[in-house]
Amino acid sequence: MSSENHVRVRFAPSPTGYLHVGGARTALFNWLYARKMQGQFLLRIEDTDRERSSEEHTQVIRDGLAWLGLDWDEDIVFQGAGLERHQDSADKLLVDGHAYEDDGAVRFRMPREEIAWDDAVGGPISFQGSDIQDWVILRSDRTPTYNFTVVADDADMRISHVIRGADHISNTPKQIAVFQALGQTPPVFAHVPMIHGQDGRKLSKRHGATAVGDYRKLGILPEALRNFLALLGWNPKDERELFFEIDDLIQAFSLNDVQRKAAIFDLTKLEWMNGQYLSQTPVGDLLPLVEPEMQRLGFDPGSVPPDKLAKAVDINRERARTTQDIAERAVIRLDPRFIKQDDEKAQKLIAKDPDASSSALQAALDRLSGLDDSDWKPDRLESELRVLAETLGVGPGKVFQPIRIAVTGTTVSEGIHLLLDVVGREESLDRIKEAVEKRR
RNA sequence: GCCCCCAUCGUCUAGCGGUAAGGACACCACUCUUUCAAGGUGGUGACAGGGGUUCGACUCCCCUUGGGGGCACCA
Repeated sequence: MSSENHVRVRFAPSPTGYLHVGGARTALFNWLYARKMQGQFLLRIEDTDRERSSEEHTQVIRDGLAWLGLDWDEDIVFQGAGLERHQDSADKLLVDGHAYEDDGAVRFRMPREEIAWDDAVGGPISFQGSDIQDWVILRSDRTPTYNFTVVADDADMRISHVIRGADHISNTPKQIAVFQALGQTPPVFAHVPMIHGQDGRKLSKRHGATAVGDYRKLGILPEALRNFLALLGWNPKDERELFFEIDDLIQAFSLNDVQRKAAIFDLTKLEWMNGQYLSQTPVGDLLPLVEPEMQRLGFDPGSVPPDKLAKAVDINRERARTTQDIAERAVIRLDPRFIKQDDEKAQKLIAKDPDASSSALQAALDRLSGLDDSDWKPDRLESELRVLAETLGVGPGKVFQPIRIAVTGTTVSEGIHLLLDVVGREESLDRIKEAVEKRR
């Protein structure tokens, strides 16, 4: 790879053992930019506190990024590994007069003049050096502090772009001053705004789901979360919102178009977007995601024939917003134990006219019992049921809705003929029979 | 307290001196349909306030207000 025009960006999550969506979005922006510029996306773990630096602390981060489809180049760099190098640079600053000893620690001497930079997101930003106190770069135990190590490492790794959260804006003048003292040109800085919760405050654990893993558990597809996160604080300047092809997103991305204002995380829109992705995803790809959800609900996907399982998943794909939704609906169709018992709308509907609904059910039962397995096909079922409604002299809904409730326990489903087809002849008849008896 | 950043529908946003202020989510209505959802159509809904600059400000400047972030021998 050529070394000119070579963009290197880095991502430096704290080893908190949890990947916040804000951090994930920052990583995504880094990644999109690096991929677009055909540079490198480098992962660095900031672990000056070496007690906490370990493989397991980075595992959640690796998993989360990999799940989102963000791959990094080169091995992960651990900040703690550079201890001696950091100490050497600090000593050099001491010799050069850019730093001085204070109570056994080494303090950096801030220049008094203005320190300014042109932020790739925020535009021109400036601080007065005189407003910033001299700060410790080496503690009295000779361990370096964060603001110093990042600079030393950025310089060492020849980082060209630092894309990070806006909470680092006020660290930037300190870091620029160190770059200058070290005789290095500072990288391009890009500060992306924070993500806030519904109450407009920093998105934190009390807002519920904040970790990438939480959304995974909620049944969100990684592609959907990635798409959503990309659009939170950035937009492609045209009216596209759905980027099913990651390359389109990479091509469209630009730091200039990143918002300067914090954005509020809107779960509803994420779910909508997830629904869009769900209906684009072939059943085959969905099954591995839905099956674990079914297991969590207490259903063994292996207990039914694969084609039946696939059908139950597929039929709900376009209606659902999360893979959890799909699992919940599919399981109702595959196992009578999951028929909804407490659906309010369903209860009300029956209560409105119990006699009519049980006689409709009885009539349906009589008529459908007459069909054998080979007749149990969507088309045939539909015509049978329509004819039935006609003979009874009632609107089709009067017949279909009680059946739907008998079979699923809810008032919501695919077309009734499709539903009966998925559930199958024997099971459907059983469920209707059961309902008839229960209401007697 | 000091420093920095920000400010268009409820939310995500377009706008870069002259627009009926556009789109998306959500919401409402209608439509489709046997129901629900999805889909389609339409609708409600915003430039924080005050001063300038200008023939003309959402757009530029200043102030106020509001929000956020930062001021460690944390990262």
